[in-house]
Amino acid sequence: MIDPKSLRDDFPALQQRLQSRGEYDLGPLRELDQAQRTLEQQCHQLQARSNEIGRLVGQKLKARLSAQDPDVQMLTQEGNSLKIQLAELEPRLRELKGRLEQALLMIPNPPSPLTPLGKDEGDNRLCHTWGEPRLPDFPVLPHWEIGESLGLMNFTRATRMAQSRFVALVGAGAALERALIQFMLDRQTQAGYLEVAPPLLVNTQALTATGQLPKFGEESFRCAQDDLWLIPTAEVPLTNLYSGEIIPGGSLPIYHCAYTPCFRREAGSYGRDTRGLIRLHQFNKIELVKLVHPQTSEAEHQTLLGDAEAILQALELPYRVVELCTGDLGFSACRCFDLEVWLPSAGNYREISSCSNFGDFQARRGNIRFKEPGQKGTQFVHTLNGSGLAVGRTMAAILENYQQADGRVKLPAVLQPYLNREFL
RNA sequence: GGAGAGGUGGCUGAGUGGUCGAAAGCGACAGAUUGCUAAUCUGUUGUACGGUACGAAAGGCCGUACCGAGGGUUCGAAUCCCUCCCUCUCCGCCA
Repeated sequence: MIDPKSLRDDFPALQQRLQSRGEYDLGPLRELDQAQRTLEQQCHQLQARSNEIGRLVGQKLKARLSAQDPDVQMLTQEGNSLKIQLAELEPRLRELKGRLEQALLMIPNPPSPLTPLGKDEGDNRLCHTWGEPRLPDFPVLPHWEIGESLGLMNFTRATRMAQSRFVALVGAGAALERALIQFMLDRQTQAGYLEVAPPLLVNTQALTATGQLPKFGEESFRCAQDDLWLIPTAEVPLTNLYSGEIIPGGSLPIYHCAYTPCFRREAGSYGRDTRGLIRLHQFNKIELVKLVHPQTSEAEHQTLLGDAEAILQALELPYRVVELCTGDLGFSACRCFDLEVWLPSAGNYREISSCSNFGDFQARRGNIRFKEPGQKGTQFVHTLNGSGLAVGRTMAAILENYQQADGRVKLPAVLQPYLNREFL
């Protein structure tokens, strides 16, 4: 959520930063904020007098005046008239407040000044590449063909019991997934992230805090009967671990990692990536989340990116880093780097991790604050997160990059100890 | 699912209609003091929003809201009434 004060103090700058994402007219919002505050002041004044009357009546009754005393009568009458006025104003105030709140929740995060300006994907900035894209001299198979021919995965049966965009991993396929999870968690906990096994179902408030709601409800699976949602990413439970809390300043920064399945409805992506592990309704991911002091969030973002990159490097998978431009930025992010892994069958790079800085955007929505020791007041933390990494896409990248002329797949050296074998 | 208990400030816990934002204790912070790894004494100690003829500023002052959430009764609600949520205990079921 944006700072409502910036609507008043910093309006032109705010408007301009938001417009770098696309079209946003904040004018109506500013008027709403103005109207709300005027009305609120009116109510406060009436309430103040009403409180005073309450106090006076109390004093008089204590001084053994009877309730029928003219003084008391006059006060209670005034109190009654105030009550009538408030009964009219308060519902209007509540309504305005609700509308303002809803409108604020729909405003995306203004991009960081560091984010390159641009309209869409085409304007993203290539930061650097790592490793040499492989193009073997034998016919390259897509990972789902490799996977099915080696008996690692089965799409037909998974689809029969569930829906399209589901997979059942089998035998060494399931073991490889598990090994990757273990490997990634080992690395990230060594890098200083405290592992959490969070709830996979969360409430509406949690999804609102991280920004998936109210705008993107159709992207998540909802259990209507209990008003709970399947998490689309562990970002949601990890960030919400501290919602509503005031963290002692000395406890920052906080680093968490988690392995969780993620669930996405993929509404609106019909026909895209219909085969393979790239776009499933259920997939596994290791997520990294940081809660940090605002002054350090830029530096923390870079090290977070490095922690995600380290996994690809350890697996010796070629990749590149792309910084998203203002027009391509996710709703909640103010700055974002994507890691894209080389996929030989596509002859292209494919997103495997997204490392975002959210500034105080999520912290405001989730009310996550910290208090500097010795200082008055509280501040919102900055939140960051990144995939470290998406497991299914990593598996796809391994199968394709490590396929051999004889149809087998050689395992990356760091994974061999986890699976006790060299080839799949 | 059945029966019961309960949700108060960082924590424990008092408070059943009238200056209660809330006693007390603990903790924390600041100062004082004692020759001893700590004790004692004193003081301070929630959050948010708004206003401001104060202040260079930090801040001060004024107001409003918050005792699980939302309604209601009343001149006045932590306290009474209604609805909802959550937690705990016992029983049942169950990985």
